Amino acid sequence: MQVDSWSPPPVLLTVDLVILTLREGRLCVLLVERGEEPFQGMPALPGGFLEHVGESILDAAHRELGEETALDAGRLHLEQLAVYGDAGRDPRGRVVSVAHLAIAPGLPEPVAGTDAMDASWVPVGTVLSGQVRLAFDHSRIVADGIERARTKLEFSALATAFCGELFTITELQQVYEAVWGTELDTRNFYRKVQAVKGFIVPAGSGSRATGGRPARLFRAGSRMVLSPPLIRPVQPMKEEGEGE
Amino acid sequence: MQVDSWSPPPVLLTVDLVILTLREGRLCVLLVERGEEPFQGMPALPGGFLEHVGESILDAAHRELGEETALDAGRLHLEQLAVYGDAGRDPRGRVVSVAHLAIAPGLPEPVAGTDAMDASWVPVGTVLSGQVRLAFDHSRIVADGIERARTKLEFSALATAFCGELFTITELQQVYEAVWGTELDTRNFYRKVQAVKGFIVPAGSGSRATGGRPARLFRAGSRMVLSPPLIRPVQPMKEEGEGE
DNA sequence: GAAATAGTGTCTATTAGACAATATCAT
DNA sequence: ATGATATTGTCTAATAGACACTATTTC
Repeated sequence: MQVDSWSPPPVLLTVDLVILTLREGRLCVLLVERGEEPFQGMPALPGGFLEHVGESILDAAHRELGEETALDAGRLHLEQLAVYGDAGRDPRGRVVSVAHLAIAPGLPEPVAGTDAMDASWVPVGTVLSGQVRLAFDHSRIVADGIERARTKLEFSALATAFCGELFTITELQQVYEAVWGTELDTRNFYRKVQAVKGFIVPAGSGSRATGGRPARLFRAGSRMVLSPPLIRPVQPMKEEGEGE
Repeated sequence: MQVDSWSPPPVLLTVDLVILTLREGRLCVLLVERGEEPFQGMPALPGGFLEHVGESILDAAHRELGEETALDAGRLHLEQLAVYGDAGRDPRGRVVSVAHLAIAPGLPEPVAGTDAMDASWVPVGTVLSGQVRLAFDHSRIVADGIERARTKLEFSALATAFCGELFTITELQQVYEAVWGTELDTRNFYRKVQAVKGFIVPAGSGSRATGGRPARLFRAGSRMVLSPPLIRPVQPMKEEGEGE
């Protein structure tokens, strides 16, 4: 199977971003309108090709993230999601996309003044339900990214990435409720998050008024792995009789 | 930032496999000895370049898996692990590797008669401890793969992939113990695995004698997600005092 | 019978969830 | 005071872990 003169087919590598944030209590994903073929005019994930030989994939992801969010990309959560490389996913040829998941605290406007003028925050429900169709296989990538976020909320401190540097426990709860699409008991949530040592730590002095008793402020702790985890409430499922 | 004449730098795509199995109660990974430069003579993960334009990444992984294990690749567990694409990881140029995690039931001999003559099963401890150095960044990939397997054992039915089609609960327990590197209470394990509906289902008639009371046989059920999960025992950690 | 492995039962400390009660603010 | 939100406390059912016990085989 080894041929001396054979050389492997090169591919083009892109980096795509599933950037999630909370806006008005809803989980939203950042989409851009494609300015060129293929799929011109359709919504798509922000992303692009590697800029030069030698640019690392992570660097490229950071670069794109900075371009789209106009935030200090260093402070945002960014992780690799998966690779999408089926032949035929891109009509231009063999294009392999390394998808990333990014989490941002609620950003004021649908992206300020950067490259992506046509960017907008879209509630994830409209993508998951198929109500909005995305270019390429980006609908699937979004679904995978959301599922990843939902799972990581259980076992990691990812939720704090949706919040600003300082946040209240109620705000943190809203993150969980929005991402999971469930309601949680405020009082039990309170105890649970504080029972995980190093998840959130009191931010000394501050407090935040909201019309009732002012809430204490916290910041993210150093622990990334939650133990015990915050298990996502499950709609109880029927037993699965499986024949003998 | 858009230049019309600009075109993205192509990269070479490889598929690498972390193939795990159990041999004599120990978790082992399949390594091959590199026959050519770079890193000639060093152990490395099995893998290779895409064979032709149009071959999907998953297909390539299946192909490599079949070549190395000489088993019906369709029955083996195979999933994408991560992408490793740092510049400089491969002296031949810009080579991006899509690493996969594969799980195989205990294979008789260090690989029968296929491409990989120099393949051998190596206990993971020798890799994790740095005792054996691998080519490229493969040591890190192995570590990532093992960590993935350890985590997935908790929340998915992955453990059954280490077993043959029929297995006893004790065999399943040995999978958990080997992968996690812990000891588990046989009796509690018994109840727990059977409490997860659809994880394992009785295989009707059979039983297996081992010198004591014959064990009943089970096969993998259809449920892939374990709820409740089998939480890996943790060495209790100290509280993490963090500022104010 | 003894030795070995498989499988069941039971007890207890811990935990998760429901929800009552109290605290602290704005008006 | 009233309304609103934050925070603490308590009760209870379910669970996880420890471990005694019974069952079924080989020798």
